[in-house]
Amino acid sequence: MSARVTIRDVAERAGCGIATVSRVLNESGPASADVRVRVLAAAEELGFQFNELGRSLQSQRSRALAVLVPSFTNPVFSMAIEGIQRAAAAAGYQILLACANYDEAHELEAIGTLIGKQVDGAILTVANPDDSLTIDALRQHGVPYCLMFNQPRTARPSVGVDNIAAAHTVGDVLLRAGHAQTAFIAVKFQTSERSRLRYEGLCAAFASAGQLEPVLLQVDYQPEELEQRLAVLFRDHPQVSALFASNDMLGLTVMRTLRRLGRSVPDDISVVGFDGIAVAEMIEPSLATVATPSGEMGSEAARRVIEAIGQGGAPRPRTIFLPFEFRSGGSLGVRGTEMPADKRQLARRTAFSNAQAAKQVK
Amino acid sequence: MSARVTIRDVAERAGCGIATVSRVLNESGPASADVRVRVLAAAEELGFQFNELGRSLQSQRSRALAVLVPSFTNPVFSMAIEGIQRAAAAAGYQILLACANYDEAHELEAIGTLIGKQVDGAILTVANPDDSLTIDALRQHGVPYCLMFNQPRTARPSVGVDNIAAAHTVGDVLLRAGHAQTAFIAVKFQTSERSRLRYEGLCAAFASAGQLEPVLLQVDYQPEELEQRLAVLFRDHPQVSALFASNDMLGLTVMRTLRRLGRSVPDDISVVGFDGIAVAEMIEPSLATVATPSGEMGSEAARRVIEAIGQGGAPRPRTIFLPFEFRSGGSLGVRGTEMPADKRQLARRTAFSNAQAAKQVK
DNA sequence: ATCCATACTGGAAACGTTTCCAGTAGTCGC
DNA sequence: GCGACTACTGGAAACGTTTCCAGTATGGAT
Repeated sequence: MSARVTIRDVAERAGCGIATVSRVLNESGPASADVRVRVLAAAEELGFQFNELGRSLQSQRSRALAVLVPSFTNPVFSMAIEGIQRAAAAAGYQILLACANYDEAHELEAIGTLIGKQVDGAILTVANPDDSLTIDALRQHGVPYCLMFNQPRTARPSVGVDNIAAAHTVGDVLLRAGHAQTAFIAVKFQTSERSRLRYEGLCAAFASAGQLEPVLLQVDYQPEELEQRLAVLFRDHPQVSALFASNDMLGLTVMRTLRRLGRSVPDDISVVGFDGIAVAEMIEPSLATVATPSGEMGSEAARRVIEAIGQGGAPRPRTIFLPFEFRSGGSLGVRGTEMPADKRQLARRTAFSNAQAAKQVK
Repeated sequence: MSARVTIRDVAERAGCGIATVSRVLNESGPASADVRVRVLAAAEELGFQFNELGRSLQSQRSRALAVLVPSFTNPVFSMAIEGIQRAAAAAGYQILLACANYDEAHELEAIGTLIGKQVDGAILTVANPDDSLTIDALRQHGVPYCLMFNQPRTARPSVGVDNIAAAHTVGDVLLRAGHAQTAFIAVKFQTSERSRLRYEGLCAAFASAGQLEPVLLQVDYQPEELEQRLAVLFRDHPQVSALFASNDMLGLTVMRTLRRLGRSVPDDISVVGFDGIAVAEMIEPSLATVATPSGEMGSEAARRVIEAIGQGGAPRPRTIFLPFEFRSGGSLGVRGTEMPADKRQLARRTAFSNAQAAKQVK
C-alpha cells in the first residue's frame, strides 16, 4: 500500500530536477553519467513506475485501443480479440474492451465512453456498418478506426471476408451435392449485415442454377423455440434436405436440435455452418463450414489502425477481404443417386478459395 | 476530424469560467438557471465530451479495471470476461484486457503496464497464486485485486471452485461406474495449480476406494503428439477404461483423438472433462464434465474488487468457492456387469453439488 | 443606511508528466 | 585569454480536469 511515488520523489531522492529524471528514464535527452546512475538507482529503490495518465494527458496519446464486439461468447470474436491483442501488444498498445450485445444503443454508449478515455484508435464490429451512429461518433471525434467482419457497401475501413461469395460457394457445394432445396437459418438477421449477405449469396447460387429459392428461417434467440420452428419448416417444406446456418454456433445448435427431432445428420439432413470455429472440426460428425481467418481479421484491423495512428490519419476507407475456404465435413451429405461419382467426390472434399481475396489491395 | 473540444471551449462559448462549466456538467455545485442553459447548450453545440484522462489524473481514479487471463481461446475465460464486463459496466468501470499466454514473464510484464495505466483494481488468473511476482506487484502498488479460478493455499482474495472436491466427485463417479483404473490428462500442469489440484482430488478418491492410482499423462501442447501418447498409454496400461481431462477443451481433443485411434467413446473408453463449457453438451456424445459457473466467477470477482475500491481497501484475503455440479453425459460409460443396476443408474445421471460451497462466507 | 447571510462565479492550484528554454559549466580553437 | 561551442541542468508551462477559495451581487433584517 505504498503511497504513489512520482517523478518528483525520484528527483528529490536523486538530487536533481524532474526534467532530468524524465530525460534519463525516457532516454530522451542528455544526462551526465553521474546523475544518470543516481536517477536510475533512486527509481529502482523507490519502485517508481510512470503514471501513464499524466503521460498520456501531456503527450495526447493514450496508447490504448478501443475494441467493441457484439458478443464475447461466440468464439469468432474471442479469436479476433486475441488477434487484436497480439498486434496491439507488439506495437505497445493496450486494449480497452467493451461488448455491445448486438444492440445499437449499447454500441453507441460504449463507444462514447471509450472515446472519453481518449483511445488512440478503435477496432470494432457494428450492427449496421452503412448507417451507424457509432461510426459517426468515431469520425466526429477524429478517432481512427477499422471495422472487422463487417462488409459495408459504403467506403469504410474494414477487414472481413466476402460473405456473398462465400455463401455462393456454399450454395454451389450444396447444389453439386444434389440438394435441390435448402433453408437458411439465421439469428440476429436485423443486426447483422453478414447474415443478410450470406443469405443473398446462397440465393444467388440457387437462382443461377435455376433452383428453388432457399427458405429463410429467422430465429430470434437460441432457445427451444428452434426445435418447434424446425419441425414446422420440415412440415411445410418436406423437400428441404440441407440447412445453412448463419454461423457455426448456430450450426452446432441446429445439429443438436436435429438429433432431438430424431433426424440424422447427414443422412436425413445436411448442415453447413459459417466461420470455421475450432470445435466445428472436433465434433462427430464434423460441421461443414466456411473457414474464415477470424484471428487475422482482428490483427489486420489492428495493424491498419495502428499504422494510421502513426501517420496521424485514418485507415483507407476500403474493405480488405481475407481469403476464406470451404471446409467440408461429416455434416454434409450427398443427395440423389443420379449424380456422377466424380461430382460427388468434388462436393465432398474440395476447398474453394476466394478468388477475389487474391486481388486485395492495401 | 474536429479539434479536441475542451471544457475551456465550452466556457468561452457559454461566456463563463471553466469552474462553472465543470459544476454544471457534473451537477456538483450551484449555478444559476441562466448560465446552466448556456453551458448545456454550448456543450451540446460543440459536441463536448469529457477527457477522462484529465479527470482521472485529477481525481486519482481511472474507473478502469485490469483483466488478465492466461488465454482467450478457452471459452471458460471468455465467459469470465463476459461476467466481469457485465459487473464492471454496471458499476461504470471500463475493462483493460491483457493475455499472459500461460507465461509468468508475460504475466508480470502485462500487469506492470496495466498498473501504469492507473487501473483502480484488477481481476486475474495467475499461473502460481501462492508465489506470484504478479500479485506482489499488485500489492506493492496498492491495487485491489481478486483472483478467479485460482485456488491459492495462502490467504488471498479469490473466487473459484474447490478443485479437489470437484475432482474427488469425478473420481467417485468413475468408481461407481466401475472404472478401476483411470488416467488424468493434463496440459499446462506446471502453470496451473488447478490441474494439479484436480489430479490430487482424483487420486484421493481412488486411494480411499483402495484402487490403483490414476495414471498421469502430461501433454505439453495439443498437437498430434496426443495421439501417440494415448496409444502408448493404452499399451502400457491396458486396464485404463476412463480418461479425466483437466479441462473441457482438452476433453474434446481427447475424444477426437480417440476416434482417430479407432476407440469408441464411451463403449471402449469413457471421457470426463472439467469446466462445463457450452459445447460440451451440444456434441454427440455429450461430454461428461464438472459444470462450473465461469461467468459468475468473473462477475463475483469484479464485484469484490469494485466493492473494495469503494471502501478504499482490498478484498478480504479469502477464497470464495462457488458451487459446482457434476454433469453426466454420453461420454461416460459403465464398466463391468457385476454392478447392481441402481448404482449404475446413479453414476449415469446424478448431480453432485459441492457441500462446501454452501459454507461460503463473504 | 448598514450589515450579513446567501447564491453564484471565476481565478488559480493541483494531479504527473513532457518539453521548451534559459542558464551554467567546461572545452576547444585561436 | 577570449569567444564560442558543447554538454548538461532545472524552472516553468502545458495537457484537461476538479475544487478550494476569494470575490461579487442580491436580498432581507436591523
